[in-house]
Formats: sequence, structure tokens, C-alpha cells
Amino acid sequence: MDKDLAVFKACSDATRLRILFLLTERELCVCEIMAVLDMPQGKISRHLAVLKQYGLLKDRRDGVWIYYALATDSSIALKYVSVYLVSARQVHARVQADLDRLRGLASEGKICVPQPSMALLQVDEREDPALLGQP
Amino acid sequence: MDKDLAVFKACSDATRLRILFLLTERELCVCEIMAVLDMPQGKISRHLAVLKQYGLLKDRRDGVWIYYALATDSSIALKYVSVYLVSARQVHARVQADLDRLRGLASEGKICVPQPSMALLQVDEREDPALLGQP
DNA sequence: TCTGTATATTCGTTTATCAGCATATAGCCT
DNA sequence: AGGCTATATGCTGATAAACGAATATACAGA
Repeated sequence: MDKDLAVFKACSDATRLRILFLLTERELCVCEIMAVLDMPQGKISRHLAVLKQYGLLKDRRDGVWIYYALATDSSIALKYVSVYLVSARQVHARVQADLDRLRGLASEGKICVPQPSMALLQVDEREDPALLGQP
Repeated sequence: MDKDLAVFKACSDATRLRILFLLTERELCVCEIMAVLDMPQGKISRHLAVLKQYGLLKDRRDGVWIYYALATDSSIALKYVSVYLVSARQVHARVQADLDRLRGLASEGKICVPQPSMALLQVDEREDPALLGQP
């Protein structure tokens, strides 16, 4: 029962719940979550640590980035919470707004994306012909 | 989303979660929950107030007793939590122990029961012929 | 090896939560 | 009305959780 209790504790914070909803879309790195929720890095990082400690998330490192994703099968409660997340994300306006923002920022390349790294994107921008002639 | 958040907050305490599991059996009055969990009255009452305030419980008064029961349809999260409760109650040893204790105490008439009131049971006991001849 | 970026973690402070204890309210019964 | 029982509620101290700001770590690239 303690594991289930941990799941509910993990979900009982607004920021963490928003993060969980975001992660129903796909795995995300910290800077993506920061950008979408517009919150300081330390805050996001700490909440992710809590979610991971309580068994709701797993993480994987890819170079400098650390991607977080929803875990499964760590407890009975988590199974039901997972189903809740994918059902309720259609319903809540704020969640919709967060997801829209995530897609928007991603399509504009304003946040790091899994394969072409942010560093490369910045190099591309610096080498953009449109910018070369400017003082 | 705030209502869902409230549901998770309500579930993020061990005592409250045990109360919720007990209420999957049937509606219960405060003294029954006190007896099963062996906790002081003020503590139980306050947790019930929290659960009610967060929309997880409804109550009804019957004379001196106030019966609490699981609410439904107050939020999306509550729907999933309800399903979780009836599924997980088979699994967790502590919940099983609580439910066994509830049934035990109830069948022995040691806690108040819905129809024959506790006062009546005590009168019956005083009038028990087996006790009359004792000094 | 040095620099810059992404992420984690520490520190101090503020705020929320929980417990025990005592007291208040409300309904039955005589 | 007065006493008894069930339940609710204030109060206070202890503990935990959340935050901002600053610092530490870890990796990539020159």
C-alpha cells in the first residue's frame, strides 16, 4: 500500500501533475518542460526527482540531455493513474494549453529536440545567410 | 484540473487511504472507523472532513450517528480512484486486515450497527439472563 | 584543458500538513 | 431541563513540503 500512497503523493502537486500530463505526449527533457511550463530549472528538476523517487518516471541520458518518461507497472495505483492521465488530458483546458504550447515550441525548434541537438540548431542559426550581412 | 488535484491530495495520506478502502465495503459511521483503525475520534473526524471537503465523501445523519460513504462523479480523477479502490482492496494485506477487523467487530456487535442502535444492544446485554445471577 | 550548456543539489526560508489535547455542538433519553 | 453519547472544531507544537537563489556536477566541443 505504501507504493500506492507514494503515487498519490506524487500526484498531489499542481506542477507535478502538469508534468505528468505533458509526459503522456512523449518523453521530454528538462529544458523542454521548463520551456513549456515557464518555470525555473531548479524547480522542474526537483519535481522530476520526486516523481522518479516515487516510481512514476524513468529517465535516460542522451549526451547532455536527460529524458524523462512515464514509468509503468511500479504499483497498482500507477496503472490507474496512467489510464486517468490519457483520459483526462482531452478534458482539462490547462492541459490542452500546455500540450499545444509544447507542440508549438517544438515545431518552431525553440526547444531541444531528440535527434538534431540544440547545439547544431544554434550553429545553423549562426550560419543562416539571412543573418550574415547584419552589423 | 483543480478538482482532480484535490482528489490526489485527499488520497495522499495513509489514514485517509485506509478510510477510503473501508468505505468500499459499505457506508460507515465515525465510531465504526475509529474502532477499526483504533485511532482517536478527533483524528478520524478531521480526516473525514478533509475527504468530504475534497469531494470524495458524502455524509448523512441518522440520529446521533453520521454515516459517510464514497461519493461518485465529483471529478474525473475520483472515477478512476474509485475503480482503483475496489481493485486494490483484494491485494493489499493491510486493507484485508482492516476489512476483516471491520466484519469481526460488526458481527460481535461491538460497534454501532445501522439498524439496531448501540443503545439497544447495551440494554439487551444488561438484560441477558446469563448475567442476572452474578454478584 | 578550457568553455559553455544541461541538469542536479544544497541552503535557508516560508508555508502547509498532521497530531494530540481540549472544548464545543447536536441529538437521544429520562 | 439535564445527562449521556457521537461528532465536530479550535488551538498549538512538530514535521514535512515547496520555493528562490546559489552552487555543484556532468557532458560536449574547440
